[in-house]
Amino acid sequence: MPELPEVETIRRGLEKIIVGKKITSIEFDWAKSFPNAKHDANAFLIEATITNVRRRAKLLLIDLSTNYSLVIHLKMTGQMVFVGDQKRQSEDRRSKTEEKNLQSPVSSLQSTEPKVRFGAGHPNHSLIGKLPDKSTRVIIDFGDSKLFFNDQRKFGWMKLLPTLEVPNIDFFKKVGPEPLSSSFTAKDFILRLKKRQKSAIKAVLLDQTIIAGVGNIYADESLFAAKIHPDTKIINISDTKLKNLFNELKKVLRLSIKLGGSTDKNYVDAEGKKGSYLKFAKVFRREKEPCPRCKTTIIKIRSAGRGTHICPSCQRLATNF
DNA sequence: CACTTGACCTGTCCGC
DNA sequence: TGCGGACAGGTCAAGT
Repeated sequence: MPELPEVETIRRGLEKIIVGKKITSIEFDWAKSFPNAKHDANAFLIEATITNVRRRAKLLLIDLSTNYSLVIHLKMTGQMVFVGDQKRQSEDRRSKTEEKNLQSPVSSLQSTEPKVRFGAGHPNHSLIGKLPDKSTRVIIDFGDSKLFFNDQRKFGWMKLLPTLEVPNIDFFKKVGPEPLSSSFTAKDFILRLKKRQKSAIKAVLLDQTIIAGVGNIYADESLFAAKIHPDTKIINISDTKLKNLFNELKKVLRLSIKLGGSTDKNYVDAEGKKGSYLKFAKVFRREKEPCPRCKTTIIKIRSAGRGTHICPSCQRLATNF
């Protein structure tokens, strides 16, 4: 479920915590989670220092001093969780004289208690217990701290690629523009949507080759805000409504980033904390509740093959505008 | 070519 | 209480 705001939240967290750290070892338990680890890990991962953390669409990119990058897709249940002492790390970075950690290497099976934790009941209390747990697929060890790639459903993956080749992977060659980029205008948005005139609007919003980063949650929320039924064909939506949808989509994405993303079940940020956007969601997972605009009961339907939440009064299926 | 469905997985929830 | 089946939803591949 990590969509653009969730991946961006993780990116911001990791940027603060792991840039400047040196990888001492890597472990992984599930080959499909890290398909090319064996091949390249020793040469380009071990002893590499993290130089940058980027995001494109729903993918996370961790750049390394070896001119390789870790490309990570969290798919539905992936998590990137840092465990260790953050403060000491940033001090180390500032001093630049990288102190060699001479402590004995921590056993991979030894559980590590997250340092950043909130008590149960706190709105942002951690979902994470001791790590590793049975969803842990990859452990990136920095000697004095660790980064865990957890993925309950094993759909996610991590690949090691030369940084210069990252833009050439199939996904990046096809993926559409970033919706929050300042150079992406309402005009661009409308033109891209109109490439799929006969398709339902929700299917188009979810199509990563049209726009990057939108998934089920923000498709439902933005369509509700713009009062468009998800099954409406693009050809039947006026430019004014599409422009409005563009603005509402950006609003929803920005608000969610501000709130640390949406946690339904699995999503947590780089410190293991939940996001709180869903508390403010108007329709997503709110079937049987009253519409905040007109009090009509929100219903759950199926659109573009996904569970879809709408207000049947505010979002009527238009056959023409 | 456009669109839908199935596969990839595991955990949870519902009904019997 | 146990068990089967539906469901969750990002992306690619296969099918209609």
